[in-house]
Parts: sequence; C-alpha cells; structure tokens
Amino acid sequence: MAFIRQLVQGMQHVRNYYNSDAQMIRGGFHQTFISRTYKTSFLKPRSKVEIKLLAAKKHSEAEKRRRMRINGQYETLRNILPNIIKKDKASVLAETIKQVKELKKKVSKLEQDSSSNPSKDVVKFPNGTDKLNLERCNNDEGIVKATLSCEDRLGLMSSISGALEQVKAKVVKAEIVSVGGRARSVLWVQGLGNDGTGTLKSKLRVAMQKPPKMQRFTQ
Amino acid sequence: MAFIRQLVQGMQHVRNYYNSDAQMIRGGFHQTFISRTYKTSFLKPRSKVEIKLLAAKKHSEAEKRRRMRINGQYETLRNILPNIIKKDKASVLAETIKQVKELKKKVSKLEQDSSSNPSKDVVKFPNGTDKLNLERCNNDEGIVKATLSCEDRLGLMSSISGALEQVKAKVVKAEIVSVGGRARSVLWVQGLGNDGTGTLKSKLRVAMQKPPKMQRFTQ
DNA sequence: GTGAACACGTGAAAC
DNA sequence: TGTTTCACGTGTTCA
Repeated sequence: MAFIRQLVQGMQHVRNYYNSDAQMIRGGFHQTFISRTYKTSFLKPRSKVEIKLLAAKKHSEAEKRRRMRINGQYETLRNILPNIIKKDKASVLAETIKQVKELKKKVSKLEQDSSSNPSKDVVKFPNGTDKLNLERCNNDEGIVKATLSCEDRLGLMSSISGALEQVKAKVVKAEIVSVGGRARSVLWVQGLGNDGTGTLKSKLRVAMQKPPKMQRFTQ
Repeated sequence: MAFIRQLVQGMQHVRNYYNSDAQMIRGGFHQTFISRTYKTSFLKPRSKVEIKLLAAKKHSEAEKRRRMRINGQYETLRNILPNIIKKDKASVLAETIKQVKELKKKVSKLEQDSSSNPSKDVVKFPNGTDKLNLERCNNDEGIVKATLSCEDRLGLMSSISGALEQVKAKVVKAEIVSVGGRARSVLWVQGLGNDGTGTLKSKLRVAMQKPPKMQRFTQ
C-alpha cells in the first residue's frame, strides 16, 4: 500500500531530520545495508529508499530556500513601508497595496500639477517666433490663460495691460520672463464674456506689435 | 507511541478528506461507535478522536482561508503593478519593492519640484502681512529668489525695478499676483555680488513701503 | 529527470 | 481558553 510506504519514509525522515548531509543520512541505516554498497561506491547513495530520502531532503531544502527568499522580501517591505502596525504577512501585503495605490495617485496628481504648471510654460518656449494663444482654464471656469511671446520692448507691459483694460478683464495672476530681448508672458485673465476671448486676442496681438514709444505709465 | 496515533488520525483524515462537515466525518466511523454516542447527543462529536479530527479540520480550513487571503493580495498586487513579467510570488514581491522605491523617489522629487515651484509660493500666502525674503536658489547658483508681499499700489513695480536697477541686478524671471489689493511677487534675480543680497534687500524694503505717487515709467 | 513553484495539512508558538 | 500566524516537509505540476 502506497500510504504505508510513505509512512515508513516519513519515519525515516523524522529520525534523520537533523542530519545535514548525505553521509549522516547513510549513517542512520543498518550496517548490513551499508556494507553491501560499500565496495561499489563510497559515498553515492544506492538503494531506492536512500535515493528517495536524498530527494526529499533536497526538496525540503530547496523549499526552505524559497521560503527564506520570500520572507526576506517581506522583511524589506516591512522596513520600506512607513506606518506598519501589524507586521504579519497579510497586513504587510495589505499595507503595501494601500501604499502603492496612494503613491500612484500622488504621483499622477503631482505630475498633472507640474504639467499644468505655469512656470513650465514660461520656460518651455525660448524661441524667437511671436506667439499668442488664449485658452480656457480647465481647472477654473471663467479664467482664460493668455500665453504670449514676442520681442521685449519699452512699454510692452503697458500696452498689454491697456489691451486688458479695454475688454474690462482683470489679471488675477501673471508670469513674465524676459530673456535675450524676448519676452514671454502668461496671464490668467478673469471677467471675459463669451465673446470677449476673441476681442482680447486681437487687442493683445495689436499690443504685442505696437512700436515702442515712451508712454505715461499709470498702473 | 505518539507517532502511531498521529498516523491513525492522519489516515482517518485522509479518508474523510473531502467530507465537508461534522456529520460526514461521523459517517466515516464504525456504526458501533456511533450508536454508543447516538442517544446522548445527536450531532455533537464526543470521542477524543472525533474532537481531534474536527479540530484538525477546523485548523486546516482556517489555514486555507489564510492562504487564500494572502494569495488574493498577491493577485491584486499583480494587477496593480505594471510591467510584471514573471508572476510568481517572489517576483511579484521583488517587483513591488522596486516599484515602491521608485514611486517614493518620484514623489519626493516631484514634491521638491513643487515646493521650489514659484506658483505655489505665490499662491501660498494670501495674508495681509508684509513680507520680504531673499534666498539663494539651490538649483541655479548665482540666482537669488526674492519673495515679497505687500500692499498693491500705483507704481509698485516701478519702485521695485528701480531698486533692482540700483544694485545692477537683472530679473531673469518674475511672477506677480495681485489679489484684493495685496500684491505678491517672486523675482529671480541674477548678477548680485556677494554683498549685493543685503543691499538689494534693504532697497526692496524701501521700495515696498514707498508711498504711492505718479512716476515717469521707464522700463 | 531536474528544478522551480505552489497548495496542502500539521505542530508549535503568540496572544 | 481558542484563535491566528508561522515554518515545515511533502505531493504535485509545469517547463
């Protein structure tokens, strides 16, 4: 009966549990058996039982290595993750999942922030071609972002604010950078009507191209 | 011998392995045994063997639940993480560790970016107290970031640019926001000497507090 | 026929 | 007390 065979192996195995190599295992068997195989091969196991035992030992050792590998990774997870209260495997995994999700959300949020980050816009185009672009902010309804780059000159800002005044728009925020004679501005404009966008755009285009001249400055 | 007892239990257990409740297990025993306990209690197990078997069953089932719980979390990890090639437990854990580290690094990097992000600075303090702060940029050597918030007024920007002119500094970038009569500006200033920072600071303080008056604007 | 990976049941320890 | 968690050795399957 197969089951009995397993039991015998199991008992042998238990008896030799703490032996750590093939010689020790062999030492656990009857002397008569050993002497039968002694002359043909000194250390190599011969009998089917021996082979099975060695295989079992190898198997359990491999399994132990696998367990240790996995447990080591649990340990590093425990060290990496903050706010670990319970440190059993299931909790570690649960906390890991939670943290990964949070981190992912955080990253996507931060990446979106930095992509909609005005400073990046300003830095983005240091080229010499004139540009004018108006777009509705997707974050804030009613706010229009005007991006313009042109030659920097005396009174440019006055011209621009004049254009804004004409359409009764209010600048709630502005970023201006002037590099190498080129100016780039990003204006967040509030209070434009539905048709105000087109009007502002044309007025801004004029302001950008207005020839330089001395002006009375009234902010 | 304790070992034999376990074996018997083990065989019983194996025989009843696929039964799913106490009644089925009881059905696996001799009829004589059942009739002995039949009158006193209909369904509750009586003998020590039965109790042990039930305990073993409960134990193995609990262990199975635990395994399933953990494996479910492995599965969610496999779904959450991108770029999973090998999906065995060790690889999943390894990949998880890697991803967590990467995400952490990414987050700290992005958070640093956004903390040195001028827009955030501008938005950060909408309060009514005057402030003036100069600090060296840790990204760009030689660039000083001047952050100032004060009452908005006619000619404020002229005063500030006048102060900058006096120390022969150049503004490479500026962010200005005016809300509710308060102005907040962040200026990135280049070309300051070692002692220029202090000088600029005092000049800026004067410019901020200068009483409003009409001025000739020369940008 | 090896090695790797997994699920399983079980003894032991923690609480 | 019983419940929970872990390590272990084993059987099995897959490449």
